[in-house]
Amino acid sequence: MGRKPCCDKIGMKRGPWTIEEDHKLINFILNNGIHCWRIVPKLAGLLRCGKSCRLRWINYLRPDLKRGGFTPDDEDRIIELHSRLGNRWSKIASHFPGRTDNEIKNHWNTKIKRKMKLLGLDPITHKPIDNNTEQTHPNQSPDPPVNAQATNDDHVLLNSFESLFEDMGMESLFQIPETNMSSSLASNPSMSSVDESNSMNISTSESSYLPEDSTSFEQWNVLDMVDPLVPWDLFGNLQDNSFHL
DNA sequence: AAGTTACTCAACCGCTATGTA
DNA sequence: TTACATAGCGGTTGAGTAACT
Repeated sequence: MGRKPCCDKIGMKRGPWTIEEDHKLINFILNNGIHCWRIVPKLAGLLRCGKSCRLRWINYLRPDLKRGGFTPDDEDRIIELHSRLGNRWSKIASHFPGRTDNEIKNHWNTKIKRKMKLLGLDPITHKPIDNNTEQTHPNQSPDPPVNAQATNDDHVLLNSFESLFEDMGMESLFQIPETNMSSSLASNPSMSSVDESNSMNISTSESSYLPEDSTSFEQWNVLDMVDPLVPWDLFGNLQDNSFHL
């Protein structure tokens, strides 16, 4: 009995992730899937704790992530879901394929909350605030529309991913036309069991947000095509001897 | 151009739920 | 049954950047 703690803080790197770290994590997960976050940083050669790796993958590196702003329809839906579910961001995020709970939470706190206040609505109760000073013109929108913006960061990251795949000799995989992330996950039990609420199912219609002129993230279905370099089964024997922290 | 303020969002912290020895 | 590890969640922070003076 008695497992080792997930990580200690000594010697662990913190703060923003570098491209190199992203490459290591992506490379490792593409080849091995996700089985146990605790040992991911060790095997991937990262000075991060497993928790940090998990967060980075889920919130930023996951191939099915939908980037860019929320549409007014999305915002309406978030408000409606929030009125029913409260601050259960993961539940709300499960209604938005490709969106993370963190992303929705941030959007709520920075945009929607403010809009609701300007419209005289209490963001907690969703009921009108009895305060005329907070009323504003219904058509007034404090924030410019930000939907469907593909950021430069996306392209920078995408380019770096392409470089990585080229380094791995996988550039030809970018030409695979069929996209079905769910099938790729079905073939990889360790991936499909990671987080059902953040299902990595992605349909072609759902991927329509992707810029036409770039290599889209949906081509990450290479997950299905990569031969594992190191099967997870092999890690089981190593765990007790090699991963004490 | 420089300084200040406001805003965004990635990342961290701490907690709970669940699984396991 | 108990104690502990791990995954996941929600709240919060702070670095980076945009907007403003």
